[in-house]
Amino acid sequence: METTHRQDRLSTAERRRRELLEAAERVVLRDGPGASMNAIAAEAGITKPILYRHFGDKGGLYRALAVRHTDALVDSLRAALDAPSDRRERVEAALDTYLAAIEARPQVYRFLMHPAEDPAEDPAGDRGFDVGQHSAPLLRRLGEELATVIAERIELGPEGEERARVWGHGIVGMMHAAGDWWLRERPCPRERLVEHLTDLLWGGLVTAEDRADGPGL
Amino acid sequence: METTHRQDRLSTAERRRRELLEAAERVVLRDGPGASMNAIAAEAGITKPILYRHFGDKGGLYRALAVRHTDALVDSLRAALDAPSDRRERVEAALDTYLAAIEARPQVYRFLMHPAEDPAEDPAGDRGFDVGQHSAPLLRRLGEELATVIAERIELGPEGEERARVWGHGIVGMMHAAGDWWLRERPCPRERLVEHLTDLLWGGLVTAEDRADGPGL
DNA sequence: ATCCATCTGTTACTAGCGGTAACAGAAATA
DNA sequence: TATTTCTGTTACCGCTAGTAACAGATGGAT
Repeated sequence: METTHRQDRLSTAERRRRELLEAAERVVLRDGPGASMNAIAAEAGITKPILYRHFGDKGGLYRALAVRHTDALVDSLRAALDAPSDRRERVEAALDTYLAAIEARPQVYRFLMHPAEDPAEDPAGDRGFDVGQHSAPLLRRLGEELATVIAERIELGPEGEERARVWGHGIVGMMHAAGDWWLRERPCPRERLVEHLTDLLWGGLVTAEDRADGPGL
Repeated sequence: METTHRQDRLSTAERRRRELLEAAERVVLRDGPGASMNAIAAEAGITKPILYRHFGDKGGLYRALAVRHTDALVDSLRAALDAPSDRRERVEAALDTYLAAIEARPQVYRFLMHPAEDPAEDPAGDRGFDVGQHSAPLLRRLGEELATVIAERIELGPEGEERARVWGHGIVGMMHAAGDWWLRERPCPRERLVEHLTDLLWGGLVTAEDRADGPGL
């Protein structure tokens, strides 16, 4: 039967694809973002051309990996924003969700965001899993998602759409940059970072006083 | 005389270095961030080993290029924050300065921030000017600079230092992500982007009303 | 049974990359 | 004049992403 045949083909192909993705993930978690296609193929117990037949190129493999994690993260964030509490608590929950995610799996985060770590750590070659600025797709997607949530739920008057998108991308960028810095330096516990960021979003810059000395801001 | 000799040596070496940097900049502006060491050497009219004698490795050449631009940008931002006006106007000026800079020289900006563009645009090889996530150094530096300005000028109570650093990195991240998105999509004139971002920092999230429909935020 | 198409997998290669060793000539020093 | 030092080259290494070409297996159609 043709349909059965087709279905079997697709099924085995998909199972293969899953295996390859899992192997790739293992290698990326072990070797960092500089994992090479050769290494991934070896880990999967096959050779390069198969990898290329399944994913086209290195970027395709990356994207397949990234989509999984990004989907999971987006789901968590949506859940946090759907919690039954007031606005500030929801924002705190969303920030905390993101930060908890990158704290829990920093290797995954680094892979998604940072093509290659410190160049000094990878002297043999940074020509690894670069694939053209990964972070942009992930960050842009998060920004767009947040923008739609904002536009759906908050009344922003005329140009509200535009405003929502600016805010979405801006807030995501704030979260990302602060999280990146915090993950590197770990200057304080997570809840305090969340608090500081929420305060900033809640108009901290307006209410704070100038220092007595200094030129003021 | 020995001193003269030394001085001449240093002088010629430094002039050479400048020439090489300018050649590198030309190539980067022409070929995008994927410029190769070979191409840069060719543009400078010499061969690779000379490049490596001057800059050590690709990362060294990148850093030399990046420091120039970053210095200039930091100076502009400091100037904007020193203007004699109220706080909101200063923040607007700083945002506008940054956005005007990336608008005026987007290639430079992309080079500083994005190791390789869309992978599909660079099929021949993305193993170009990656050098381990450029953006981090630049963004981290901007974040730290802003943090010190905030800490110097605003009274933030206990843990003010920590708060200032979180805010510094957060605001820089917001500016960067929003600017990156805006530069790609150009959905509105610059001044309106500045206005939206300032509104966000000025507590826009607090004062906005829930929409009548929808679950609210 | 046989032919044909298709899928899976391999080996062996290309072109280009970052980076370096080894050498050749010029210039200043002794 | 002999020697060091600087500038520059050619020719290479090991690595990468990506591909062409081929070798069996599998399964339906005649």
